[in-house]
Amino acid sequence: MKTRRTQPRELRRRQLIESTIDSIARRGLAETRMADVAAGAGMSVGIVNFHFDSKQTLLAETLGYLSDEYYDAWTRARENAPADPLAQVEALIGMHFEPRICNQRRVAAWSAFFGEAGTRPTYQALCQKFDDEYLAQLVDLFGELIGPGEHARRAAMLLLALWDGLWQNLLLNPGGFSAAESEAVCLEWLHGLPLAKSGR
Amino acid sequence: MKTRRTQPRELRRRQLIESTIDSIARRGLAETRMADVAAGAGMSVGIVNFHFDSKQTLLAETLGYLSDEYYDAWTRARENAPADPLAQVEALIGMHFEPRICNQRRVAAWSAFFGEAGTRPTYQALCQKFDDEYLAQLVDLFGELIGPGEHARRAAMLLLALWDGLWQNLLLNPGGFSAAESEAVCLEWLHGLPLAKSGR
DNA sequence: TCATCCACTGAATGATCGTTCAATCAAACA
DNA sequence: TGTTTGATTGAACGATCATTCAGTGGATGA
Repeated sequence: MKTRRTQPRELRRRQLIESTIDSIARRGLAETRMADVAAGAGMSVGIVNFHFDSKQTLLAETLGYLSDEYYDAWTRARENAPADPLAQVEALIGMHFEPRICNQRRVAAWSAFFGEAGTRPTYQALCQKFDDEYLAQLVDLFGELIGPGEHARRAAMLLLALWDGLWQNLLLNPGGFSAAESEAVCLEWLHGLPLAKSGR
Repeated sequence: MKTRRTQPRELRRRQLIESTIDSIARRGLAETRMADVAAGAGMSVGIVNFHFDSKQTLLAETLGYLSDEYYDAWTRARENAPADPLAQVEALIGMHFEPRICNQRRVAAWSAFFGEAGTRPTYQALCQKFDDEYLAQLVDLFGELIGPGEHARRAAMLLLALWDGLWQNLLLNPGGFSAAESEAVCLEWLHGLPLAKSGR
């Protein structure tokens, strides 16, 4: 059996990735050291290079981990909501501000990677991995809500940008608006849209 | 007279700051080297430490330079627009997507600093320097447009977040939505607001 | 023309950090 | 219990970079 080798390996990798997120949130991406990551996981300096090819690989896999986690949360939010398009969008808005996804550690890490993504093809690809799909899903939902066409496309674009901007704001102004207020901003916008006949 | 010393000094400092923005836009903040900045300005390696105390000082002053430039653009946009609140907001929206402010170099630099601002008090302070004022001005404008209170506050918050998010999107999806489309998204939102009696 | 003053140069320095690897340890199996 | 296998350690290494500073050059004023 390979339990001994493979199982601990995956466990360690996850621990190290979580420790990387911690370090990015506490010290920033630029100040994150291999030694910090190892110490954060309670291990010695050489461990990261044993489980990951290099620091770059570790960081890329950390971003991929966050990206997959976000994708899961998105998918599950839709699955657990009524099939009605308004309820679907409301569920997605709610998901963006629930503590499991929208917490200081996660948002700080996302923001740090975004800041470097403009000049790093690897990060850019990972950030965009599901973007087309998110956009397409929202365009469909808004098509049902306010009718298909350019308006639906713009509504989808607005909501995606709004999530990014509100997350950024939560991070930079910790004493400012709360997650609850940010969610209220999204919902107020949604409920102010000129719904087509068949809404709710 | 001190012309010889002080005048070239300020000129060099500005050249080095512009070269820093170039380097951040091309290589990223993490990959920006003192040697890159000097070479970009056509000078030798030691020059940056001659005009700035350290790399950290150079980067902080670069962010301050961007912040002041943005403040000027904001102020001038309002000055050059009719006093009417709707026209004022439209002018601010237009300013956010005109090439002088919304170009790849500037937006890439902003985004890079934002990514590090969460963990660097110096950057955070510079990013937030005028934030309270921007918010207050928008709350006033929306107070006139849709009536004062929580709704005006949320509209102001939404627009600020939207600008951030749309800029981020322009940077990460260069082949996606254009600046013109981003502006259209803002304007469409603005014109869909339930205006108070005295609008326009 | 000479002296002075600085902006500027770039080789040298030293600190920081990612990476390597020989040695150690511990779990699983015979 | 002894053996094997692979995870883990951490000291040492080497590369990269910010920073320094003794020296250069050229402009200014006498």
